[in-house]
Amino acid sequence: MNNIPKTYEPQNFEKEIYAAWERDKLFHTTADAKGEPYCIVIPPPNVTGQLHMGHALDETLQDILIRYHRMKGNNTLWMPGTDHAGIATQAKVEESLRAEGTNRYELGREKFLERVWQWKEKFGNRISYQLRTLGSSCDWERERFTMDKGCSAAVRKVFVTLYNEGLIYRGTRITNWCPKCNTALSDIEVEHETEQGHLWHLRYPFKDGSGYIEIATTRPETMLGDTGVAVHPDDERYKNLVGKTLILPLVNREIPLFADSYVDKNFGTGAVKVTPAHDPNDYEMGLRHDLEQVKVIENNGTMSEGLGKYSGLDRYECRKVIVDDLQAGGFLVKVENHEHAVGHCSRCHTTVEPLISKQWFVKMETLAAPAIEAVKSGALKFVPERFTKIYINWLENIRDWCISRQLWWGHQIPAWYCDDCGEMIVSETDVHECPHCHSKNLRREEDVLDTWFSSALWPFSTLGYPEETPELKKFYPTNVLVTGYDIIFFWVVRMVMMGLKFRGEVPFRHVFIHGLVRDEQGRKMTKSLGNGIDPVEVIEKYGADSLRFMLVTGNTPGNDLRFYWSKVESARNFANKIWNASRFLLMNLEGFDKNFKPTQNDLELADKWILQRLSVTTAGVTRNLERFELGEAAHLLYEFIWFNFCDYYIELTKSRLYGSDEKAKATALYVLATVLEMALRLLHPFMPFLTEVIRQKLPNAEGSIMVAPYPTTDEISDLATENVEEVSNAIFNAVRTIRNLKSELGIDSRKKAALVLKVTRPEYVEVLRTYANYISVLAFAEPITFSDEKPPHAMSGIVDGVEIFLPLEGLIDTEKEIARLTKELEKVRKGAASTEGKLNNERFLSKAPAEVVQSERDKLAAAKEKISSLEQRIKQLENL
RNA sequence: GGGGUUGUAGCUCAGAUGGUUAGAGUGCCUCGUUGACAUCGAGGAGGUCACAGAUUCGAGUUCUGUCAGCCCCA
Repeated sequence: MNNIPKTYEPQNFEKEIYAAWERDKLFHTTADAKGEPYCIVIPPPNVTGQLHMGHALDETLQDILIRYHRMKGNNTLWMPGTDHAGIATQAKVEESLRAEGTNRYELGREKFLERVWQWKEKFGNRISYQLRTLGSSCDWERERFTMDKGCSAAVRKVFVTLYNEGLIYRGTRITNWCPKCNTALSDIEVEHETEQGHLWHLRYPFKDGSGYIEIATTRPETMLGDTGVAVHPDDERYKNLVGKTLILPLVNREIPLFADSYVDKNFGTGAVKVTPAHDPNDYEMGLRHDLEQVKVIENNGTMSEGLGKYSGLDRYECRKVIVDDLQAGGFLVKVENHEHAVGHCSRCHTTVEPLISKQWFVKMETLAAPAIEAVKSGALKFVPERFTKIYINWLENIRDWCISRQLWWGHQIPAWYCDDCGEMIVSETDVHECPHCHSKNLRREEDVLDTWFSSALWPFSTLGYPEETPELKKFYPTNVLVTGYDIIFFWVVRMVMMGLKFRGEVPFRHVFIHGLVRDEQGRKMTKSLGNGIDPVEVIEKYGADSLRFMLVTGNTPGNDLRFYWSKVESARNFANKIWNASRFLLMNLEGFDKNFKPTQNDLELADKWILQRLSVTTAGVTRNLERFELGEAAHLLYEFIWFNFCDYYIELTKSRLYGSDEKAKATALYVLATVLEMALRLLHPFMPFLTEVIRQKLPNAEGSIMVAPYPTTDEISDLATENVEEVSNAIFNAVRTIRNLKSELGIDSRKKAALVLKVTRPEYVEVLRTYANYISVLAFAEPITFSDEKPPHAMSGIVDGVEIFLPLEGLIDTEKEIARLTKELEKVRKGAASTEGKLNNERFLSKAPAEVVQSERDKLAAAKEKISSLEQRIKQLENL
């Protein structure tokens, strides 16, 4: 007897199985392998990061798609890799330096970078190993890193090309600056949050002594940099004051009062101070009206030199002092509470300071247009579709992308400045001599590129670009990108733009968007809340298959999901169920003949039923996989395996397995093994380990399940020909009714009870007599007798085509039974009335499709049959 | 301010193209140790599908509005 442990213990086999897959190179493919190419590039996790629930979800979805397509026969490549994550990684290393009492400036750029590389070697790739525990079937031999040689070459080539085409430029602009990270940020790296602040009303006097104008501001400290005051051109209150000169309090600078339609008449007093150097809108106004830009706040967030007592103060300290001084000078009118949006660094949450500095930008408009078109033409599709709108809307309002970062860890911008003639050289290869004046006094640009710049090239840089490799030709465009909605702007959009620009084609045909994994209370899992759950811990306790199944069920594309331990447990229980169903088969394999295959005639009703259910399930699972409804696909498998296969089919094979009819036994074993094996293959993308370990023990399977074909209905079409659903349901309905009656009578569900059946539908007579044992087995009903008489002292139940009687002399309270049946009768009558109503409606008859009308007719007929049975039965009992 | 999204059982969520008496998981109640499984089996309670209109023979599903929550953008 072939036996396996009684409970599912994933810890016993997951690691081993993964190692075997990797050893046998089952994850690996080549460009010349056969099959239609199917490729996914992994959203590269931070190289020094570790696995969190978000990754677990992202990887699980990808692995399901990948494994499905691999089994389907595609030439399937899942391209893995990691991201250098500029700011995050640099911050970690700087932190460790701080602990040693030093910093990056003391170390110097070169030494610092050595340290980061060391750090990367030490902690890097931990995440790659963690991904393995999840079962991710990535082609690890091809693993890439955004700062490896190939990716760096791609970055250089793209940068230089864009620069030469005028799509990258260097310019002095107002940009978001994080005083803590000490670098410029792009617009989307700024998170706006509503904060409770104040609105200070200030008076700025006119130069000619004709009084004051009252302005309102949320940032009084920036007044030191004011170079104008603006009102709306249509504002009657100020119309005849426009053009006058004001004296800036505390500073005594002369500034103009001008009109600009940007100003909101209804905000504050309708007059705003204008600080072009520290506010993006003021900056624009400043350009329109040729205002001076006076920088009063430095990169580190303190007030600039030359501002007297204010110099060197932190910007918020300075705010207090300025307000005090304004009050003392009689310039402060009032302070109101005011809610407003404040920008924070998405990395460190420090309040962002808009500053004017020299940065590098990518011109977005010309790149955005094809990216919009790609979606509109259908070359690129979002799943779910609603993200299309978000994507288009963002692209249509796009602004230039600030790509320079004042960091050291990253791709250093390939630009050199000649100290002698001032020439700037942008070059793919390092430059040692000025091509203009031949000077050797060259300085390389110190800034590095935004991390997302290299990520934007990921779908083609990992496939070999700038080389025209066979992989690039074969697998680009990739098929689908799987990622969270939170990085659509950061990453997806930019990959599309770069892909279209440099490959002439979208980088992927589908973008499959998922939501966030939240905690039980629906909160985001964050470090600061400490509510994160470590997937590795979950895997150690319940197995990767359980975690995967939990993550994928009960969820639809694009929606957030909550993590519940109870859901993991439920997935584990499902795994245990499969484990034990398989155990059952393995325990009964004695005499299994590999070469035996039953014919249609050998099959019992149950065999036909389960094969047909399997066929329907196979079609449903496949259809849902194709449309990215992975949760729905998983759910179908759950229902089939548990409710159909385990709850019913296995029970119905037992008499044959334990009986002496060898042919019947062989047939049952054949169907059991066939159905289980095929179900395992259907389930494999979702629960790779369990399905592999079980299938290897089955006598009717060979090789790894990973590379076995994904099931199609064709496989069983020769046996699953007959539709036995209706008669099967009649039996199962009878079973449920009997169980129900027994329970109402307080009879132990496993205690056998005698039963009388009256078959009222002629076409069921024979089949019910043949398969009466199904009812015995499933409902613990024995003996079963067939009769046209209705035993008087009995509980009764009525289903389509069959009347069921539990004769229990002495146990039956006739009055109660009449009441119960009357209640049932009322219910059926009510249903019949509503059906009749429909059928009496001529508009329904004329407009509804024929099959709907027919099904209503059938329904009514069945109800009438039931009503008549119930009425007769009640009358019979009343006459006792 | 603009856009998106959610509202279905105590809780978490499914319900393609409108068509039986709206489902699952979990929780709860009752019962059950006889040969796959107590990580289980049988039965049960529990929903005016947020609200109001409209379209339709027919609406949880489509449309409009209202209310409430969440998210993104400005």
